[in-house]
Amino acid sequence: MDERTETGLPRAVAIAWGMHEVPQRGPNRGLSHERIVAAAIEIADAQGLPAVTMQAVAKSLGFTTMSLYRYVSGKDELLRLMQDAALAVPEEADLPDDWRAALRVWAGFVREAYHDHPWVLQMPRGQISVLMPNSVRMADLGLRALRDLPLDNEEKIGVILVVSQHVTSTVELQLNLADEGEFVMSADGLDVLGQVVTPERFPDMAPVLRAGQFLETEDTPAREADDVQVEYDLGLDLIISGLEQRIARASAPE
Amino acid sequence: MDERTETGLPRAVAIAWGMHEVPQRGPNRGLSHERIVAAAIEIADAQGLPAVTMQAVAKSLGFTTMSLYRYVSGKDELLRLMQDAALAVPEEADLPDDWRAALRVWAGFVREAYHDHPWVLQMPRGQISVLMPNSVRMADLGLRALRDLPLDNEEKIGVILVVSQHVTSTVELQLNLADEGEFVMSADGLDVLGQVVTPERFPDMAPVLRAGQFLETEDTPAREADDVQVEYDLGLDLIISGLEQRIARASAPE
DNA sequence: ACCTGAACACCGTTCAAGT
DNA sequence: ACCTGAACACCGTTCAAGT
Repeated sequence: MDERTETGLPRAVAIAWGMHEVPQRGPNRGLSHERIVAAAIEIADAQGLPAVTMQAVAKSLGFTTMSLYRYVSGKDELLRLMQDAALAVPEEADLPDDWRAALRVWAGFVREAYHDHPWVLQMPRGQISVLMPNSVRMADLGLRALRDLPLDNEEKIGVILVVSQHVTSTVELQLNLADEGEFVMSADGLDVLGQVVTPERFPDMAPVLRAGQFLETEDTPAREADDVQVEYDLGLDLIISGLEQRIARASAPE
Repeated sequence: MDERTETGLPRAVAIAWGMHEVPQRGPNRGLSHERIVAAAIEIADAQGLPAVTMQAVAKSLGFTTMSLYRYVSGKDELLRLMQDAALAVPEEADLPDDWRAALRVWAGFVREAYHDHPWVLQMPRGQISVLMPNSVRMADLGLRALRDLPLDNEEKIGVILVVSQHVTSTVELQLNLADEGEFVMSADGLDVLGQVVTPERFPDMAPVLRAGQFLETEDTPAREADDVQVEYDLGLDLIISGLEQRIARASAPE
């Protein structure tokens, strides 16, 4: 489905790595992949993903819409490039020696990246390529955190995958809550909701909703955004302690 | 940003619960929220998310595009309804008594749902409302699996969140691999990639890539789709064993 | 009350033409 | 080689009009 270069690499991958030959002879009026992607990210940061149109990007650069097509095969490719560029990670990052601490620091990098560019969460993630530069960088750093653990590579990849997805889901939840927290539900609303979310149909969830854990009503205060921190820590704790167990078992079998 | 009913509930929530008064007097030519959403889902299943346009949905139902707007405030709302409807879960599902087994069964439900409707993964998830019917149902079932554990509700919510996100990330990975597996990378391609993904810059990731763990080349066989099963199990194992630890610690403190 | 037809603004993309 | 202008197909949405 995707455009590919002669090497078999997806075009976006080649571009992101700077491997796409830009002839560099002739008029070159100053447009480039980097500038286009940067402009697009700036728009997304400021006005959200829907504001990123080919026309808006071109205009912000002072060029016509069509000039972009010399650098980018289409909007999909631009989005792909934005997605990876947004997930920048400090290339020369130091990680603590203890793998638990290192994994937490790494998780923090991931969190920060999504936090800086929340619109990435709104993009189709079905297309994230494991071959894009920042994905590779992130993965490399994650593997480094786990370097001394007695796990094979596949397991390590699995771990950093689990961790990174946990982080993104937490950021996502945070944004959701901030979003839904924008409206205050009236007593009416809570009532109406209570009529469908009954303890009979939802014995376990009804009490939670009724407790207003997730809802801002006229009576209960808003759930603090920092509350998500609890879930963030919980997930990380579970994974790390699960990992400790696994290692203990492996090094002292039976 | 969202449209709300007088009760303060988002419109999509009210509709999904069937709480939106459909006057039901007069000509009623047979259109309904349910039919519209079902038609849209059918299109997404068959032709992918981009094929879901207001015109395509209307046409497949034999109505004009504009007729949809009597039921749905716009495309966003339709997408929201599709998203929730796609995550259907057996309402009368039985869960094993053992919480570990129950959690695994529950994870399987989530997995199945995404597997049946992979396009949900391509939708902005920043908008998933915790108030939508199937979200509530899923959460209820998840909480039921954990019912007997000595955790408070917030922790339990955290756990099912972590688990469900792990599952979706696994399905996502599976789809990514299937996608990237569509192209065979030439020896050239691997070479070119090797020039940027060097052991110097990516000491931990370069060997993994070189091992071709994620890539189908002319030499190495494709990574089996079922291979993702390893990551699926790993994550679930980690979480469950982390949970066991936490419980053991809680019931026998110090 | 429910649906239609015409119309509008906007967006992604093409193609041939300019310098 | 790099960019532009005109044009096209398509999409979401509005509004007034039909039954």
